[in-house]
Amino acid sequence: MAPSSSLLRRLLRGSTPVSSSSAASSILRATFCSSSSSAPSPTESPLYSVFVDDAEVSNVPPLTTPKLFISGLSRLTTDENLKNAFAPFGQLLEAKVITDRISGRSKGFGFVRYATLEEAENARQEMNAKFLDGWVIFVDPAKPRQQKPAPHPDTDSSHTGFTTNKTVGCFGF
DNA sequence: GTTGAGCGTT
Repeated sequence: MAPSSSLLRRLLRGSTPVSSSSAASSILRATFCSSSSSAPSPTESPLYSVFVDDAEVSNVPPLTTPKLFISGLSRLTTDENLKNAFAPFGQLLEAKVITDRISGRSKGFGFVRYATLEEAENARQEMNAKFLDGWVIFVDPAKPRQQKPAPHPDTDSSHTGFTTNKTVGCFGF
């Protein structure tokens, strides 16, 4: 539900937004102090090296969508600012800050869509927890606005409904 | 006339 960015967001909340960008960025960078001191010797069994550390889900492995959800935007930030901030990271197919049509002002978050996942990953790792317009922005994979129609077009309730239970009672014996 | 949770208009 809530990505790890939420924790940082809460911690960053209540602090003076823009005072010293240099000092704040240092603190943010210190958070990512990960030192993998595991040196797998060739003589050792690689079996144990496989399960190194499943520390957090907030890893940086692969993105699943070129669409990024930018949160933590300043209310002064607009589409152009967001585009300018994510432009040099790849070809932006879409960069828009969501604004309420009622109030007509930014909701504080936006979306950026890159051409490829690589650009999205790059921009994400490069722009995650960075300063934009005096506020720390968080970039995370955006959820599909329009859910996929039917990858599983099961018009059930019409078939016999025989659920073939593949649960073989063979657990090693 | 700003201080903060969250996923957008076509």
